[in-house]
Amino acid sequence: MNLELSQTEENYLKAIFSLSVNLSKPVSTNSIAEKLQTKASSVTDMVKKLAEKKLVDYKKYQGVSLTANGKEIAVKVIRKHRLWEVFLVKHLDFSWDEIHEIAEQLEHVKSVKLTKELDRFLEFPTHDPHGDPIPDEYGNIAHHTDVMLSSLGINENGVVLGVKDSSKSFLKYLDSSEIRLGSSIKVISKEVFDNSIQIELEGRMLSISQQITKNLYIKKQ
Amino acid sequence: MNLELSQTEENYLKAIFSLSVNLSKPVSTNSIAEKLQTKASSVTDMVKKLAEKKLVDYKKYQGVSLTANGKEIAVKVIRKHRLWEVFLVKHLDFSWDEIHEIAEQLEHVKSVKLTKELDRFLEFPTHDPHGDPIPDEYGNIAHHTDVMLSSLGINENGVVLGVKDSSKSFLKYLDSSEIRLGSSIKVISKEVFDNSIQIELEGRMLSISQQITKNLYIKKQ
DNA sequence: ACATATTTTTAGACTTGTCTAAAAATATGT
DNA sequence: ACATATTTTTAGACAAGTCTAAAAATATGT
Repeated sequence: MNLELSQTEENYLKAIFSLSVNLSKPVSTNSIAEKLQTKASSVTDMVKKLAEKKLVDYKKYQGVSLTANGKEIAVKVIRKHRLWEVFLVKHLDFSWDEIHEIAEQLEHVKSVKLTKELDRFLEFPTHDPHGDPIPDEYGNIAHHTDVMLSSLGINENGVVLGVKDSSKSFLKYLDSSEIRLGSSIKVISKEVFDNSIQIELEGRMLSISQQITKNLYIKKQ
Repeated sequence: MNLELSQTEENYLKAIFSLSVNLSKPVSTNSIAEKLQTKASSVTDMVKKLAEKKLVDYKKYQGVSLTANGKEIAVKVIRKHRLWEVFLVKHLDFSWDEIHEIAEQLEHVKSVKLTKELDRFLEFPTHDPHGDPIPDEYGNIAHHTDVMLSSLGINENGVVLGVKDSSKSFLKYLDSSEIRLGSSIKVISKEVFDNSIQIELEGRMLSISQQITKNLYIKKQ
């Protein structure tokens, strides 16, 4: 059995990890298939293979969960992904909506020293350009203590700390509205019928939909 | 037919390119197999596939050569390889004997903007840490105008500009002898029976074998 | 509880890149 | 030139990862 994992295997572990967050139950075959844009039958095959390698626990029809070992690998890949995203934005002039696809490739480069040195070079960043926490070298992840913008009351203030949805279209919308990490927001009023809100952003007034307010992590002030 | 090339396909193109340098004839199946540590039968299969994609010219039993298109791709991969090597040494504290394996992975990351921005970030380097020229964005490669150390006469001076052999063992030998790019060398004497030479290197006397003198690119002074 | 819908797994096939063993073509020596 | 050696190709097989279609298990509604 090959100890080195393929990029595909790493991607499965990452997908299972991210589906497991906020979920105490095992992850379903179908949800993995959807996440990875593949078929459930392919997932079954791969999951059997990962189970043989003791990276996941798997019982037929009962879903999948990561072992300690599998989780460790998933977190390391996520760490690399987020470090590379910081590099791309901080040093190579990429914007936050361009970096995901490239980091998906870079995250599979194998070299312990590379990750360590990249971390040092970037001055040990704690969050990626979308506000997601970067696991430390031992695999510890600071979890979001922030709230969603939608939970702010009228006249409350907050600072944007992250995005929940990091799809290209959402990020581009934020760019065009000049909403970025660190932006200060004050809630002016709320519309009851569609849950949209009026905010004051760096002196400007702005109306934003619930779709937006539910995907912005805010630190209350 | 898939337009995106696999890493394997890119590696074949790179191998054919480097075997073609200093060789006007088509490259043999066997030489490719040896270079890529694979079997001749595997090479035949792949070469047929690359020929279908018009990246190589291939006639049974007559060897392989790159088309203009194939050469362009090979050179782009080499450009990426060498840029990443510069990054690893200049910013991530790697030594020149540690970078090849990592650059072999990084060279396959696909993003035109990434290469362009990396080049700018590194301030448009012209040579990698082994002294090999970095192809420019149009694919032009400055070729070595330097000579081998073995061709220097007694009392002639030179500066080390590159290594021909970039194997780990050779690079480690050079490190331990404190021979690096930019080192000044004066030839003091030559041994006729084994072609070894005595040199003066930064004030120290050193005896080095033909194996070494034939693999160091020197600029005469 | 039981018929129906949904989810998951199995079986068999396909692609990519690899291999071994044997056949075909080319090169070499005297 | 011709027998022999070397190189290259073919044929058939295998592993990884994917797919479709059908079967098996689980979940759901009344």
